[in-house]
Amino acid sequence: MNFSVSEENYIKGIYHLQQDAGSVNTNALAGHLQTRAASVTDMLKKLSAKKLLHYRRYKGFTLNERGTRAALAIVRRHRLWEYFLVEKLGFDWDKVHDIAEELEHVSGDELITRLGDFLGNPQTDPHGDPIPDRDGKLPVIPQMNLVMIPLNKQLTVSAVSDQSPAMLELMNHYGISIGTRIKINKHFAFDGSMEITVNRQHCIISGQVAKNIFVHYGK
Amino acid sequence: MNFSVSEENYIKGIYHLQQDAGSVNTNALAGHLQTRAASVTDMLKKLSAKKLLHYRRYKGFTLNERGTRAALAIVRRHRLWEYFLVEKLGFDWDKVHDIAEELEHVSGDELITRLGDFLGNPQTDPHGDPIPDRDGKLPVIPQMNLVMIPLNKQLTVSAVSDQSPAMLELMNHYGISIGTRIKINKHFAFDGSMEITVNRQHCIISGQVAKNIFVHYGK
DNA sequence: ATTAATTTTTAGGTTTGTCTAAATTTTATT
DNA sequence: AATAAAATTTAGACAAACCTAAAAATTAAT
Repeated sequence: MNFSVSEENYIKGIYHLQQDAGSVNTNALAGHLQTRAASVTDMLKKLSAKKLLHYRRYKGFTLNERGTRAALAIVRRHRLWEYFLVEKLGFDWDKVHDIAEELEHVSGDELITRLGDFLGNPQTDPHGDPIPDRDGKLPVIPQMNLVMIPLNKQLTVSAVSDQSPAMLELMNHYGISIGTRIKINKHFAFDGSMEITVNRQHCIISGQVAKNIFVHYGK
Repeated sequence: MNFSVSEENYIKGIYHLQQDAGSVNTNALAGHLQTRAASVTDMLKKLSAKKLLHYRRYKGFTLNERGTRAALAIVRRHRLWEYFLVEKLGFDWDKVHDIAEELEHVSGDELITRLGDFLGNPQTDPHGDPIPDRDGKLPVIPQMNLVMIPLNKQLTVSAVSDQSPAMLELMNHYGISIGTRIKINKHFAFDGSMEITVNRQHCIISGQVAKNIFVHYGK
């Protein structure tokens, strides 16, 4: 099945909101897509007619199996392009989202297969988010939140959950990105802040920042 | 200035038709873009209002300076993506046009600057067509038609002017693409066909094929 | 120089995706 | 349970880009 750019944006939006909240409602999706509730209702009818989601008037809606498959294909395209933009074109990881947003709608299975092969079929994008494989299967990347990790272990940053410009600016300042090796030296119970080692340098991060950083052991 | 996908397709279409014919008329553009004359008229009004072309009702039209600059930027994007698809993703050179047609509309100057740098700012795309530089300047690639070349010189194929699938299939069959080294062994006056050497193999090409192949001396 | 043929434009309509404003349904509050 | 608030949907419009069919202008042919 082939979708318009708008349809793809709605499908992807529903997918992401579902991740956080299970089911999605009209207003939330309108907010997420920067459009109006009425427009969402219109599109829901269309996607429902195409049998991509489970929709009952005034109740919420969720992607069905077909819808989820479509969403994962779009997410795959988006994340592969993000990886390309950072690893091959040298973009900063916090600048690639909008461009990938456009590139992801370029269709053609062969393009994405070849792009994946060219990039070495990476498992995660530059933000640490998992990239679905050709069959829409998400790799399971074992990861733990920074706040629950014992001291003095060598860790690798595997994801940053808040991807707002403000957060990404902070990460850049600390020199932390996906793949960066860090070690926790000390917890401060008072405010949840902690001292960590990054690139042999000591620094303090707030509890709020720590909550958004995910890591795994070893390389 | 920022253009819609449709506007860009019209601008590019006019540019290409101008190359062959000097000025462009409504029907020719409609044919080229696979649309109807009435649609062309509509869009011409829009592009004219945006001061991209010189247009007088019932007379033809041509891109003005602004329009040409816009066209060259689009052509640059298209040809850089084609180069990427062939050189990096390993597509056959006769399969990349449609995909590049989509990719060329992804905006963002920085993307194209970085893509150009990543590719080594090539001068020609996989079909041998020149790639405009950042300022819209077209590199001059000295080249001669195969039919006017003396015998027994080492030549390099620099362009193929007919890019129909039929022609490209033929080129693939002969093992000829941009950069292929060839030598002319014999002209046959009767039908303009000629015997050439490609990859140490002798073969015969028709006069019609020869007319569409361009070469330069040396590497 | 008329008439015929071709080309181009206008007029009016369709589709996709959006919007505002009003109506409806659901949820929350008293 | 009745009413207020919030969420959702419907109704009706609009812009972009396309279409068909008819009218107008240009070019070609007799």
